[in-house]
Order: sequence, then C-alpha cells, then structure tokens
Amino acid sequence: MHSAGFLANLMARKFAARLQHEVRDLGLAPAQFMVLAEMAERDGLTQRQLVERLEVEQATMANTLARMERDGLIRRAISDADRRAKCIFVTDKGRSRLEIAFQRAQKVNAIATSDLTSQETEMFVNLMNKVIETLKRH
Amino acid sequence: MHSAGFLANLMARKFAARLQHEVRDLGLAPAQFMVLAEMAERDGLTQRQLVERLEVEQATMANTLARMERDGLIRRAISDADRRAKCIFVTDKGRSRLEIAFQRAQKVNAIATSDLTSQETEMFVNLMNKVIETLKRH
DNA sequence: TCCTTTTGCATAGCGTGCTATATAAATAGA
DNA sequence: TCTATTTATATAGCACGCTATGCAAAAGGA
Repeated sequence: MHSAGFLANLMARKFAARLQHEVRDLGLAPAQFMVLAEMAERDGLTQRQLVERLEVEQATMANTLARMERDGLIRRAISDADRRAKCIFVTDKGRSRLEIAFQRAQKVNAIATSDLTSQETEMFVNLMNKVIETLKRH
Repeated sequence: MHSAGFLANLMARKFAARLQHEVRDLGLAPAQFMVLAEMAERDGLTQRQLVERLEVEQATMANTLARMERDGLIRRAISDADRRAKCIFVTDKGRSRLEIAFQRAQKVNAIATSDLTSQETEMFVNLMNKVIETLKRH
C-alpha cells in the first residue's frame, strides 16, 4: 500500500480540491481564504506575523498577498512604527466573502471526518499535530 | 487550534520539504521520485496508467513526465498497440537514482512517525485512508 | 557618529497541482 | 464505409509552495 507521505500529500490535495470547489463562487482560492480567516481574529497584522501564524515562507505569503490585493480582498499600508513593514487590512469585499467562506470551510472539515467517530477525529488531529511537530524538529 | 484541513496541508508540506531535502543531491524532485517508485514495480506503463496509480490529473502527469524526460530520468516511446499512447521507461540514470531515493523516502516516513507507537502509526494511516475515501465520495 | 548586521518585503525562477482546451488516434454506430 | 464519440496526450494559464537574491529600513556596536 501507499506510504504515510504519499497519503499525506493525497489527503491535502483532496482537502484543497474540496475547499476550492466550495469557495470558488466567492472568488477565493484556498490560501487566500486561510489569510482572511487568520485576519478575522486580528486585523492589521504585518506580513511577517501572517508568515508565522500560517507557517509558510515569506516569499509565498508575499505572492499570496499580492494576488489578494490585486483582487481587492485586502489593502496594505506602510506601518507607522516601522517603515519597512506593511500592515494588512481586510477590505469590505474581503470581509463579505469571509463569513460565507468560513462556514463552507467548516463544512469541508465536517464532511472529511464524517465517517470517523468523534474519538477518531480527535485522534486524527492529534496524530497529525504530533507528526508535524516531529518533522519540524528534524 | 487549527482545522483538519489546515493540518493536512501543513503536514503534506512538511513531508515534501523533508523528502526534497533528502533526495536533492540525487537531482530528484518529490513528484519525480513518486513516478520512478511506481515504475520500479512495473516499467513501460503509459501516462494514463501512471495517472490512475498516482491519482493526479493527466495534465499534471504530462508536465512531470516532460521534466523527467528533459532530465534524462525516463524516455517515452509510442506504443505499438495504440499510436496515441506513450510508454514510459526508466533510463539507467533514473534507475540508479531510484534505489537510493527509495531508502531515503522510507527514512522520511520512519522519522515522521518516530514519536508514534506502532499502533498509532497504523491508526494514522488508516484514518488518512478513511478521510481520503470520504472526500473522494463527496 | 559611522559601519555592520539584522529585519521586512519584493522579485526571479522553478516544481507541482489544478481546470480548460486542442489535437490526433481509436472506437462505435449508422 | 463514414461520421460521431471516446480516449491519450499536449498545452495554456493560473495558484501556491519553495529557495535564492536584492533592497531599504532598523538596530546595534565601535
């Protein structure tokens, strides 16, 4: 059968495909949704802070934010405290998409684990966290 | 905390990063390794067969194979039975890389699950398979 | 103060994934 | 047989992940 690494890759693609299908009509791509969702908790973060929270490389985030700004989902303003840094703000358009997208993302997660018991789902999340931590350390 | 979908994505990236780090000196990218590993079991498959076995879209496979041919890892020959189809063969260069890469990939999987008991690892794989199947059905 | 290092972001270049579309060969149906 | 459909591959165009690099601002040290 397939290795854990193969399955991890396939599963992530299936999750992404499903999420993309759900938020497609909102004009949102998966990574864009993640950024919006993160900023729902706290607006005005810098790119650096988003990089730390979403655990992607700085260049990846810069490109994603550039696409989001192009699409009018966010705006960027040079920080008063540090003229290198840019604070990211969700636009009204971004906010209007976010709430619907958030519900649909929850639906995707619910669907994905719908054949698991609640104990299995908890175990599933715990095991993924454990594997992620282990891979980070090596 | 993070959702299952977020964790699935992060975990897959950590697996890929680790694999890439391991096979980098062999001039192999992760997807290229997957193709070689599949053909280790059976050489001369068509692109279509590889698409089914590795569960990626046809266009994705076509591009990956084009890069592998460019890098001299495989060669493609028009099938005798069907002049539309192209049979894929591993070159000597590809085969020489494969064996080492295979061991290193096993190492990555071993590292990733090194903080799990054997029961947990089995559970982990089973849960991923279950979630994948569920997502495929919806 | 001046110089070095660090930090925040942008850009270039690439691999891998996707959808949509094109093209040619094989197959099926009339 | 002749046409219509299906099948195998290729290509265009995009999102998103990465590494490597460059640049400007901030911070630190002499």
